[in-house]
Order: sequence, then structure tokens, then C-alpha cells
Amino acid sequence: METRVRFAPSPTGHLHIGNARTAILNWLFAKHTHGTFILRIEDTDLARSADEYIGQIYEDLKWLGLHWDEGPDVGGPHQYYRQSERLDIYQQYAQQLLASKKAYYCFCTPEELEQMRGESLARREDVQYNRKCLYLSEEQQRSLLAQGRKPAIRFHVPSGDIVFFDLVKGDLRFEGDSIGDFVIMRSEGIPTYNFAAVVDDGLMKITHVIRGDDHVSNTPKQILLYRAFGFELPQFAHIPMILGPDRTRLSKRHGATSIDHYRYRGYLPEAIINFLSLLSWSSVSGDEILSIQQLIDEFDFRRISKSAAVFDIEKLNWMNGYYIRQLDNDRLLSLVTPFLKQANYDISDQLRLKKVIALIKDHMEQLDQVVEQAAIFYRDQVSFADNEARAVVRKESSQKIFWSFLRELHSIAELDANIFRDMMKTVQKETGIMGRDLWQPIRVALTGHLHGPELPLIAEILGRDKCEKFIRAAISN
RNA sequence: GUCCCCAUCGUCUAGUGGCCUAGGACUUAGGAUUUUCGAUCCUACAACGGGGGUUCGAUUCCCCCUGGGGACGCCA
Repeated sequence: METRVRFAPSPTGHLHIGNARTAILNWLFAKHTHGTFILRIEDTDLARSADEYIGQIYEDLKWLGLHWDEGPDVGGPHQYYRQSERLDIYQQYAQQLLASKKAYYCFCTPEELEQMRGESLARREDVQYNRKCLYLSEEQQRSLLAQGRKPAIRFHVPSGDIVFFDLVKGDLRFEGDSIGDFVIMRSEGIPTYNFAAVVDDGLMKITHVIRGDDHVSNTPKQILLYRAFGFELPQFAHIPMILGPDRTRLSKRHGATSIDHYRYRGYLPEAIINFLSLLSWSSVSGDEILSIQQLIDEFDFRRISKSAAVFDIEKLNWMNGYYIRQLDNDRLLSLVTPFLKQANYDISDQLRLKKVIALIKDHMEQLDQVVEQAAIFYRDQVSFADNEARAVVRKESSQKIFWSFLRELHSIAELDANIFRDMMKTVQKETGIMGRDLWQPIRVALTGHLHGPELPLIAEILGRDKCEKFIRAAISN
């Protein structure tokens, strides 16, 4: 049987890390099984949904490389793929439940419901709808309707346990009595999430529902709906949540959580996918650096752990740096160019830029760091990073080195890495200073930093004249 | 309050009764290399939440406790 999975985000903001992980897992599974990956936009929350976010979701997904086979923009055999365009379908299915008495009108107002909830809570009782409207007679309903009251529609939850097998959680059991009659249609004729999702998943013939852990308690409700409609039940796979460092659900207060933030900071999609895959999952081999193809090949629900995972930015950074180091220089050059342009660097000398990139490649964990890393090559004046750097330059021995270095510089016409090394040897002999004490002052004079890329190559790229200028500046500092 | 789920180094995880003196990765600390820095390589620190069972033997199976998370909405 062909597998059909869907990623169904709500356009209420940017694509979130957690949602992205859900999308990735759905996509990986679709690829693994040669199935169909569907994008469905769940925009039934009129107040919070916005069209602009739909475009952003497309962009983020495309950037990650997760292309969909059916969706609002590409169409497909189960038109439409935006819930706001399917309102009449939901209406029709709701009427069907009403007719078969599996659902009923509820005239309670939000205020009344709120009050009821408050009272139950105060009495330390279960907060469930009390089925007040279930017992309304036909006449009462008619008169309420005649008054112009707009009722919501509630599903009448039958008693009895609901059991199902979850691909990652295993056997799950819920007591029917612990589930209250839930609203499937709001008074304005808009479906609620649980209802719309089931109608769509049923109609779109979704075979596997892969989604976040936070939906497990929705699942029994949905199963009841599937049964009420006679839809074939999909397989469920509830993947663990991603947590912040304080072990609560990852959210804005933990820092950047939207995928586009990571895109703009210069994280690589393959690093993001690799990293996110490793949350609550591990490969059989234990390898952690895995290509997209390997992730597709190795996808297996049985290897997804049941417990939540903390999002560790440190490890993501390391992994992104690793992926950057693996990039070939031309590719890195093109990836990094937009950042340099944005920072107004004069990158007309591409040959020089290439040397710069090759040099700082090992020092980057995010692409946007190219701006600060390359800064030393695109300025006319050295500024010292901190007091420690300034102190190094001011040391008496450092000043000795500078004078000696300057003399050497005057004896040459052109500077390259090898000549620089020879010069350093001479300076060492002349001053009797060696090792760190010799190299660090020159590094700081040339770059302003205590740390940085290989010094001879820095000198080569800077060139004779700039080196002279910077050393002179360090002397008079 | 009710329902559901989870529990191995600081973090991500391996582990499905003996191979575990619990393995790997990130982080941190040392070292090697580099006459400097980074990258790289090596080494080290560091965990089975507690209590009961079952068993010849429990990280692994069962129960309780504790801790954490999620849901209980005319949000998704």
C-alpha cells in the first residue's frame, strides 16, 4: 500500500523548530517508503492565521529541501489543501453526525462554559462538559434556534475504552469516560482542529499520522471520529517533544525557535536536518554525521525514543561548523557572499576573497560569522579586541619585536607566507624572543585579536604595505 | 483535580537479563601537532532517581514512590 503522510502546520507564525522536526520526520518517512508527502495548511483559527505566514512556511520548507507532492500551491487529487477552502466539506460531515445523533447542538455560551469550568475546578472535580445541551428537547432546540442563537456542535463521546497502537509509544489506552463531549463545529460554522484534521486525513487517505507528542491525548477523540465516519484508521506515530534547557516545551523564551532565524544566521539545512534527526533518535551504527540519504535509508520508528529531548544549541553549533568545514571552498564562497555584501565589504577582488575564505573556514560555526572573521582583511586600521590584546602590544619586548620586524619588512619588496616565516626567524634571532611571546604581539598588531587564523597567511593576504602600516600603528600605540 | 506519557554522564544518546569495570557524541580540562591561533588526533572528568520484588544474576522484567512532561479550549 502506498504510504501517504502529511505535514499540517497552522500559519500563525514562522516555522518553529519543533514543527520543522515533525516535517522532517514525515518527509524522511515518505522518502523511506517511496510514499507521498502532503502539505496541508490548517488555518481554521481565523484570528491567528495570516496569509503571509503561509508563504514563509513554503520558504522555510523549501530551504530545508523538504519538497511536497501535494499541497495548496501544487494541487493534487484531494483538492483543496487549505482548510479555509474546505469549509463546506466540514459542514457536510458535521450534518451527517447530527443526523445520526452522534453529535448535538450546544447552545452554551463561552461565558457559561468558562463559569462551569471554574466551578468544577473549585470543587476539585474533573473539568468536563456537563452535557447540559445533550438533553435539550427538539422543541427547546427549535425555540433557541428561532431566537437566533447560534449553536456549536458537540460530538457525543460514547463510553468504553479506546485502545490503539502507536508506532513509537506502543500500546495506549484511554478511558472513554475521561473524555468530555468536545466541540467539532464552532458557532460560526468553522470546524475545530480535531474535527477538521480527521475529516481531511480520512478524505486524503492519510496512512500514517506522524506528529508531536502533545497530540496523544487528542488521538482517542480523533479515533472516535474516524469510527463515526467509517474512515479507515491511520497508523499513529507520536514523536517526543523538543524541550528547552529548563526541560519545558521549547519556546521563544528559550531563544530563537524559528527556522528562518537559523537560516539568516547561516546554519546549513543539512546540519539542521542532521541535528534535529538526532533528537530522540539514533542510528544503528551510532554514527552521528549522517547525510540526507542515510537518514532516509535508516528511518525506523522503532529507533525513536519515547522521551523528550533538550535542544542543545552547543551541539548544533559544533555540527554546523563541521558541515561548513566539509564544504568545498567555491561553495562556501557563494554561500558566504550575501553576508559580506550585506556588511558592505568590497569583495571585487575575488582571488583575495578566496584566500580569506580558505583561511577562516575552520573558524566558523555559522556563516554569518564570516563578517567578523573577515573583518581584519577589510579595514585600514586595527582596533584591539580587548585590554588584554592592548596590553600585549604595549609590552616592552613586543615593541622590540615590532622594530625588528619593521626593519625586515623594509628589506623586502613583496610579502608572502614563506617570506614571513623567514622574517620571524630573523626577528627571533635578533631579539632572542621566541614562541608565543614572539608570535602573539605580531598577531595582535596585525589583527587586534589574541586568536585567529594562521598568521603567515594573514600577513600574505594583508600584504607588505598594510603590515607595515599596522606595525607602525602598534609602535606608536 | 482527572487522564496520558516519560526517567542512563551537564546535554544528545547506545544498551531489550549475564558481553557493562555501562559504550559513543557535544561541552569542559589536559596532552600531541603547530616556533603563534584554529582545525585535527589522543587522554581525562562525568550517568543507570529511590524503595521493594522476580531471577543464580538486573541498566534491562513487575509494583510503589519521587521527579519531569503533555492534555483536559467554540487554539492547533
